[in-house]
Amino acid sequence: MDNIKVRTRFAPSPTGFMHIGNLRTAVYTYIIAKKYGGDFILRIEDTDRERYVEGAVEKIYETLKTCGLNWDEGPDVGGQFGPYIQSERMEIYKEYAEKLVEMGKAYYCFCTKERIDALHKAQQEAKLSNQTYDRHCRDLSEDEVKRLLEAGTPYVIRQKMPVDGSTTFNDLLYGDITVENAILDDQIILKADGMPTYNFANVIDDHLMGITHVVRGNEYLSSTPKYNLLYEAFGWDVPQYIHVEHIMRDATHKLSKRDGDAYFGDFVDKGFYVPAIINYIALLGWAPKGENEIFSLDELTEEFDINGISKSPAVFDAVKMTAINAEHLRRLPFEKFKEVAMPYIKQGCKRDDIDIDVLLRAIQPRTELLTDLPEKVDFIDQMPEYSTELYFNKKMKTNPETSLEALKSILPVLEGIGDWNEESVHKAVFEEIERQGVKNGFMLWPLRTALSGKALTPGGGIELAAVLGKNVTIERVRAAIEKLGG
RNA sequence: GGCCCGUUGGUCAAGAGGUUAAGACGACGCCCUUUCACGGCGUAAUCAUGGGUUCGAUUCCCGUACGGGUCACCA
Repeated sequence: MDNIKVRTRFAPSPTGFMHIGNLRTAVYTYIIAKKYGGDFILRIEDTDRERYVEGAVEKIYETLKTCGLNWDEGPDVGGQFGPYIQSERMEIYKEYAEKLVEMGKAYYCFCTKERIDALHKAQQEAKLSNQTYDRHCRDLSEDEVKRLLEAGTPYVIRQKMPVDGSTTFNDLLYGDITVENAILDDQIILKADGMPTYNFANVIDDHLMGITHVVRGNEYLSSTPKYNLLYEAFGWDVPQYIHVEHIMRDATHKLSKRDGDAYFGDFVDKGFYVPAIINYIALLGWAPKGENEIFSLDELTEEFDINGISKSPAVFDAVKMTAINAEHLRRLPFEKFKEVAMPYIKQGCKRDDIDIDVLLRAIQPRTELLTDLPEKVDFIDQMPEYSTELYFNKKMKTNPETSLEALKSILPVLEGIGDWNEESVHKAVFEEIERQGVKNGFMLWPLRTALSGKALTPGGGIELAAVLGKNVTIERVRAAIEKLGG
């Protein structure tokens, strides 16, 4: 990272929605580039026609954008190493695959799929420890290859693995990892349909695009030696690898789509605020140096340290994520919270003659999920049915009888307030509390109940009165007095 | 099964030979309070296991157990 510019890439396949584990990889990838003043590249790996999902590419763009993971080069913004969509780079892969054949590091294989399937089946039945391709075509004569090619026989190109020795690669987190070459399969690099396999296209593109740091899921750890052999065959520099562990549902299962909370969109739907989602998933598998855990993407970039990435899988915890979400919401500047919360508040409250700012201020510290909002404010439009049991409060020493008394005494006070706002209501009510020599709660518990009909409300009696306005407040206090038999 | 990787409280985790083994979420308790919440204070709870190495191992080495990954014309 000293002199060369860091270049990282996020290379998703357009096969559906954005998995949260995938998104976390994108976050780390983005952060590592930005942390060192480098570039973050987006590349679409669509070499699998079978699994291609219509609209998935757009979904990738959309998700990355809403998360603030802006790419410096990519399919839509361009860049000097394009195209950034693999299906548009077909000739490149073919050319390099053939070059590898010429160099004697790869070979044409004419085995039919049926033969390979039968081979695998036999190997499985024989319980062979090493179930790799039997290298049937590895030593075909040049003439034979030429003849089959000219006859138009379908073929794939396979990488020629060394038969002995070992290969060592370095991962920034795991250190050196060595494997015996004997266990390495002569993997296919160019498929019969002319498309490159992931492993091959990846190496070619990462090299051609000048990628310096490859950040990817742990599932690639085992195939990394093959990558390195490819780089070596071409005489290219190997990038720095950073393999990150999976996010788990529990100790033994990965987070999967069956859990209903594996995709980015699931969390947005559940009322999570996007920066909080990013914050939480970044914390799953990475720990900051200090004690603060609440970060924006920029702060995360500032704080990030590759060495802090965990080597063991992390179990996803929705409870903690919710706490992080609540904290993000609480820390939002008032205007920003208003912007974020209003759509949800409007779902539960259509009324527009209320003091919305008082409501927002009261509700902001009490909001864990944005989707909690509609239910929290639904009493504003209409008083819910409620039981007079709500007037009982042990600590405040209130009950329906004392509440009736309290409400009767406060009604004329409320009626006498001219300029209705939080401050004036507060002043008037507290003057009455003082005059009567009662506890605050003696008066305020009943008022809050009379105005909301709920056990849990966004704010106390004074705040609710301020939010609802004079007319509604008085109307509701009168209705409560009546309900209590007054 | 072969190979690779991992294992600190319920969860995320710090710690890198000598620590009272951080912190956060959660739980529980107390305080504050105009309910709930917020905020404040506090309590309980962790080094998978057996052997080494060492004056001393959570920390280093080996084995075991457990878990994960991988062995595709998927990425």
